[in-house]
Amino acid sequence: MYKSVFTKHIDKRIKIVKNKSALQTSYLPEVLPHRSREIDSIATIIASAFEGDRPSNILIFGKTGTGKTAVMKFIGNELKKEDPSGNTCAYIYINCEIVDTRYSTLQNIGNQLIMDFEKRIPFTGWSIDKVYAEMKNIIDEQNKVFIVVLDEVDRLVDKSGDDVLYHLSKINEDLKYSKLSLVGITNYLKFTEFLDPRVKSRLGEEKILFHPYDAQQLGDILRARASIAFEEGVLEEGVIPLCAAMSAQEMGDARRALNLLRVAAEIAERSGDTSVAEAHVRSAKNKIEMDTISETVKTLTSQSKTVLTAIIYHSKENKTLTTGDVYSKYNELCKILGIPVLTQRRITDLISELDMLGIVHARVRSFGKAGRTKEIELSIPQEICDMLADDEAMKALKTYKPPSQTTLFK
DNA sequence: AGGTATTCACATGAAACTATTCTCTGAGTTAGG
DNA sequence: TAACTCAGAGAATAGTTTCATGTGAATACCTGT
Repeated sequence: MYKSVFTKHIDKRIKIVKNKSALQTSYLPEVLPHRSREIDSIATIIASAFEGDRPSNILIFGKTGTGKTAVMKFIGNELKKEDPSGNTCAYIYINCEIVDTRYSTLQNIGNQLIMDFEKRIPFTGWSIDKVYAEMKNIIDEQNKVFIVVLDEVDRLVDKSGDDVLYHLSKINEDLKYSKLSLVGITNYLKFTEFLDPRVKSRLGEEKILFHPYDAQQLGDILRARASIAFEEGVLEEGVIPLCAAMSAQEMGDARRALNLLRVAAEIAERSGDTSVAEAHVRSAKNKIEMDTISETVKTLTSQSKTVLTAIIYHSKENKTLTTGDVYSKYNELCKILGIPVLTQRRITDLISELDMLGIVHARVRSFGKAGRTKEIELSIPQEICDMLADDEAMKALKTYKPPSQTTLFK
């Protein structure tokens, strides 16, 4: 019998995860631990939709991984349970991270309500006014209360301004039969500061703040998910508390906590262990950190990569590294790579960006008569440096041989 | 000794320039009446 | 004639350069003791 390359891995693998999807961030559990208060307060506001009134607009604040989206999706499901035929109330969810232009937002709302494929609003071609008018007609025709959830509204405002919000929050004045209320979700606490005052007051009729989970609450969430995801007794004693504690330190992000647990389980599975131990969690944390760094490094522009390479070259000799050092090395590298050389002004900014990303550590220091400059240190592990050396953009450096004595470093 | 002036090597800011992408408009095209 | 397409104008945006000004502290230079 033919065996594929996977066979031996599959056979060997001891399954300790029975339902992986429960650990995925997209998974929506049936109960949301520690969020009943938030759910309740949203529900009381939205409940008026069933009496035919327009619920107040709601603005939900909270850091990432505090369950904002999960709660709203949960509410969406509950709405459908309460009103299975969908005659009195409709729930529309829009993720503004994906749908982030004025046009696409309106188009998306409209199209979620049109069943007939032929009549759909095309994704290009119409003027915004026309899309708005069409969407308004569709909404009014259906004669019900619409709950429009705009997830990550800050993205929408960032990219396209608050026009859409202005129109959407004012749409009720134009509607004869239907009613529409908005639920904005944002993780930016100062979001409203940048809004047009009219939008601000309309949108923020009700405000709800989601606090980060503490270690204990994270533990409860993890336990709930773990009981679905894992076989009995697969997790060792301290695993969940450790995951919870680690994630609580990082702003109480439930998403990360789940991620950590999932990766730990994967590591355990791959190394053929029958249970998940604390050591697995630790290496999972390490792996996740590594992955995010390597991801950010990979997605840098080739200019930034060149600057970073210049820093790496220099950091091999351990004297303090200044902007001037980096710039001269950078100049050299640009010539070898055949890419345009940017000014020093720009390079200082690029170095600051690398600093913000946590790839290097730069601080401004005065060396007296030797001037005032940035002191730059590399803060990524060697493996990442090696990875960068293999990068497509840096390939020319590998084959490059300096024309004899040009070795700047001894 | 104590004070202040100088000096270095950039940092930091603002404005201007450029290239690219997004939006909108209006002319041309199409299809239906 | 209304609806639709699509090219090109114009606006918005991101990335960069140019120009101007600012900065912290070691060091040089005074000044009066």
